[in-house]
Amino acid sequence: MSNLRLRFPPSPTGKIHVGNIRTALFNWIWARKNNGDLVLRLEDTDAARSTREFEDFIIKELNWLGLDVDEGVGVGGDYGPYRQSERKDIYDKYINQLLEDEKAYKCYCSQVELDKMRDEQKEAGEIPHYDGRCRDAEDKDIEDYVVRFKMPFENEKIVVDDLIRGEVEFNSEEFDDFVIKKSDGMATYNFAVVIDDALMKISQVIRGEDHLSNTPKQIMIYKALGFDLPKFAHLPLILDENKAKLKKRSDDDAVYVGEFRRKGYLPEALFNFLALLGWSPGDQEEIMDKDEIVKKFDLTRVNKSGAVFDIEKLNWMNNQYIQSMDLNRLYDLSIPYLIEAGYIDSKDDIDEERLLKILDLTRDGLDYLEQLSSETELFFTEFEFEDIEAAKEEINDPEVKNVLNGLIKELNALEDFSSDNIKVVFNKVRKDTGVGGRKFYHPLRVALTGRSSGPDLVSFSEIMGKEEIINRLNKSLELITS
RNA sequence: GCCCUCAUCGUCUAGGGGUCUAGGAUACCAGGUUUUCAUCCUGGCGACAGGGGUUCGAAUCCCCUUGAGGGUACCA
Repeated sequence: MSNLRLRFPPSPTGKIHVGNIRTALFNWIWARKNNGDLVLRLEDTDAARSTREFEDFIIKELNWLGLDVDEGVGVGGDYGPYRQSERKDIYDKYINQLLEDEKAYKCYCSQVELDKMRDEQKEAGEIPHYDGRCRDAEDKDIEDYVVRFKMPFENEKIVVDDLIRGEVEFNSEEFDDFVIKKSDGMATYNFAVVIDDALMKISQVIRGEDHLSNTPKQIMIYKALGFDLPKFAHLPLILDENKAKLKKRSDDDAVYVGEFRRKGYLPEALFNFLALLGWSPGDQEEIMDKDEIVKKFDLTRVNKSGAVFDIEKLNWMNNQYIQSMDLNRLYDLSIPYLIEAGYIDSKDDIDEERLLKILDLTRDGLDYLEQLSSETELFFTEFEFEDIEAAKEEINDPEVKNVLNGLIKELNALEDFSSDNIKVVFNKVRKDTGVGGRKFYHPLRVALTGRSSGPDLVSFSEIMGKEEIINRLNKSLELITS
């Protein structure tokens, strides 16, 4: 029985993006692989920006990707509460302890005073930092104060022992007396995260590299309180196309998990893709399901350098999943997109057999399900020529005319309008007219669909039915006789 | 500014001193699949940031430079 305990602690101050959820994903994989527990904790100490709505988003996306948690918000557990906003008393207890031990102190400096201090330091060519002026201040009877953590006078080496990066050294003198309790009474992130991880018995802290530089501060708190240190693992960041860290509250919708869900990316494809961002199994396999990934995953094989999120490759991967997925599942998933496109009114208003054929025929051209709108348009809208002049030019040719007339005659004679039979007819007419290859198919495509590109014409014809196909052939012929 | 991290094809990556004239994937290009586009198949283009060491030998180890990213908040 393993006692590995991991956590995913998002802050509900924005929609969750692929960078955040990749951290959740690695934690989840590692937890599952080692039979450990994954805790979901909400870091909502930023009262001004945290909302319940964002909280719901996070849980929704986690569920969608299949990242179930063992403990925490929405699940419960023995180490709650799991929202930092509900743990204020706990933080206060430890802050008071530090205050009593004189490892922390109240600071009455105003924002104005702090700004002034930093400006002066900059002008004097110094590094801006809090100078500790309130360290020995008398306790004042005013509520407007913050609590600062006392960094040691003597420089001390602080070593972060990182599972991915090895030992990373810092000097304590590089840090000033940082705030652990804000003037609104709430603990700051760097303090709360330590208390929670320690009290929740988290054994490994797997998080983004953006937290690496703050880890020494947290280690100082662990030590001041006598807590055992967890193991750390700092993951490489996922970068945007400009190679910058993905931001919460980004202007670019494209990075949000909800946006991928909405556009019709499959959760298993996004899971697969994200797992490969910063990790590689070392073999040549790329398409892997969750079980395989869990089986092959190892924290020691995680990369150190940041990875650009490449939508092109995700598209390819999602397409692979769409091509190989169960057709009935594709059917179910496609309904909302077809309704959205206005092709069907409701779930009940469908020729099931026909739709299955359409989906099977068009699925290989789909990067994501939202493209169903354009990929299946042909089957749901009135026949019309995309470019009537170009169509005329294409069809106005004696040989093409022969082909179309021949097809009308032969197709009319078909009793069973199946793709096999249609194929036979196509071949026969090609032979009879002596028109083959693209000279045969391209004008025919225009004649049947009004467009110059689209799905396989044999299957297309079967789906559209005899009457419609004959109609279209006639219409196309009229185009050049009128 | 200071601190930390990182550095292989455009992108994701394999590679951990000789098997590397650097492998795979994606993207792109070309040809093929007696059907344009697409799918699929085959082939092609394309990288060890630079400079010093160490070594018989370095993409691999060390140092410097450069570049990129992160942190340095009463955000998380």
